[in-house]
Formats: sequence, structure tokens, C-alpha cells
Amino acid sequence: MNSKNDRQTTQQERIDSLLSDQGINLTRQRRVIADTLFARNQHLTADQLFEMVKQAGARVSKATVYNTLGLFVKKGLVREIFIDANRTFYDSNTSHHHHFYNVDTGDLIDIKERLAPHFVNHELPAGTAMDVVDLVIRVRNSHP
Amino acid sequence: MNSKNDRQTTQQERIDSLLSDQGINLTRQRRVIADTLFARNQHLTADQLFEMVKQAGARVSKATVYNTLGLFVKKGLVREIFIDANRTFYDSNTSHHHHFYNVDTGDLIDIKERLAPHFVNHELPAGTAMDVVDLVIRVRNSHP
DNA sequence: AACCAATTTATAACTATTCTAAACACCTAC
DNA sequence: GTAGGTGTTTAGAATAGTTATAAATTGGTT
Ligand SMILES: [Mn+2]
Ligand SMILES: [Mn+2]
Ligand SMILES: [Zn+2]
Ligand SMILES: [Zn+2]
Repeated sequence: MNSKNDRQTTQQERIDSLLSDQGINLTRQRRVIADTLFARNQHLTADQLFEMVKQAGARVSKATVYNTLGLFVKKGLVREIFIDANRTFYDSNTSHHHHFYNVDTGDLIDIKERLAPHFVNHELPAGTAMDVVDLVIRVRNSHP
Repeated sequence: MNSKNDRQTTQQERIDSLLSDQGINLTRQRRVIADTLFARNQHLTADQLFEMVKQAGARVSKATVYNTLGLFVKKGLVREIFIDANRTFYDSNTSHHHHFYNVDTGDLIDIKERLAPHFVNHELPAGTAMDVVDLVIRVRNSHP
């Protein structure tokens, strides 16, 4: 067993326990989807992820990509970002952060700083609890 | 001419100049859509607005509702709020404010306070200018 | 009236997402 | 090993919000 295999095994174990820790059963499809998605911090559409998984040589249906993304969102492994009526991104980085969206280029960029305020329960509508704070700063090219 | 008619005339004149000031030609359809939408501060889907206009006795096609909303958005008379992949709201209040969205009930509520930070150009991605700051606090019912 | 540009309209097209029901995978019991 | 069961995947259909198309209508101008 060389060091390359060691690293791969370790990375696979990380992905596996990421899913297992959330009570997600391991399957070939969920593993390859998670491998692709969690390889780095990125914002992908379902279709982009589908294409990347295909590119990696795996046979996974688009329905499974949607099912799995929905499952990951429910388990808190991934964050949905609704940009407009026909553009949903999935963010592999679930830590508290916000986004710039360039309406001209379609680029979605992380904002490092914590811009949105903290909420305490009594500031929320009665009988509700915080789910998530979605802050999107829409920008356009200055000289189009 | 009684005071009721005075008021109606005045209100119609307000709507007319709201549109004219943006270089929008006045038509029967644009007037009834604007009357309905700008009657109060509210968040409506295209379909809700379409139904309200029908209810008011006017014959306006859904295509015209979409065309007119798109025109109003372009002219800055109305603000689009993208809640999820199949829920776009149109906000008749374009002043700087943000929203609570209850994922259980579907309610979209204004937040009075100014929560999101101000931006100056050098804080934005290079070569871009601010368009709009969209802040949505998603909440769920505490005891579902 | 004839003309013209802008607008509206019905309808089709598009597309992201969800649904459906059958096939498949994997495990356990016998 | 075979049967049975549960969870998962799959192709394809369905759904629904939105946009595009192209013909009809409107309202103003000569
Ligand atoms: Mn908190
Ligand atoms: Mn859609
Ligand atoms: Zn991000
Ligand atoms: Zn609002």
C-alpha cells in the first residue's frame, strides 16, 4: 500500500463517515456524487454536477442527482442557493457566509466577511425559529 | 364631481404619472395591473396578480401580466424576490428592506429594520457595480 | 379611411424540478 | 442457495413557472 492509496482510502473514509454520521446509507451513486461535490468549496447546479459525475466515468441518473442533493440538503451537508426562477446552486460549503452574484456573467462568488446580523428568537416572527440567512448581493458589470 | 370621484381621479393620476415618469406608455392593461399591484405594499406572484386583475373584472392575459411585471422591474417600479425554484414574488415596495420567509407557511413578511450593510464600490468585485441587496431570513414553525 | 408602431393575446415552447412505477441491489432468514 | 424485504436507482412522464412566437388589436397620425 503506497502513500497515494493511503490518501485515497483516507479521503474515501472521510466522505463515508460524512454521510454515515448523518444516517445516510452508502451507495455507489451517493459516494461518487459526494466525492465530486465535496472535492472543494464550490457552487454547482444539479445539471453541472450531473455532467461532472458522468465525466468521472460514473453512470448515475439525473433523478439520483436530484434525489441525493435533496437528501444532502435535508441532512445539512449542502446548502441551496436560489438565484432566480431557473437557477438553483448547491454550495458544498455550509459554513455561515454570503454571496455576490453577477447578473451579467452569472458568476456566484463567496463573501468572506460575516455581513448579516445575528438573530435571537424574540426578534423572529412569533412561533418561528431560524432556518438560514440568505444574503445575495447582486452586482452588474460597470462597463457592459 | 363628488369627493369620492376626486379621490379616484387623483389616484388614477398618481398611477399614470408613476408610469409616465418612467417613459411607460399608458394602456388599459398596464393601468389595471398597476392599480392592483400598487394599491398597497404587498408581495404577489405573477399568478396571484393575474387572478386579482381578473377578479377586478378586467380582461388581461397572463402573458401581459408577465410582460408588464418585467417592464416594471426594468423600470424600477417593482422588485423581484426569488424565494425558490418555483416561487417568485413581486414586491410593490421598492424601498430598501428585507424579508422573513416562513418555509412552513409560505408567508413572506417585511423586515422593517435595515439589516444588510452598505457597500461602497471598492468592496465589490472588480469592475462591478451594486444592483440590489437581497436578504431573506428563512424561518420555520417552532412546533410543527 | 388608410397607415403605422406599439401592445396584447393565445398558444406553443422551454426547462428546471418532481413524480411514478418498475428494476435493481443488498441484506437476512430459512 | 433461494426467497423475501427494504431501500435505492432509474427512465421516462408529468408538472409548473416562465419565455418566445407570431397573429390580432389598439390607438394615434396623416
Ligand atoms: Mn444564532
Ligand atoms: Mn421552473
Ligand atoms: Zn458559497
Ligand atoms: Zn417586501
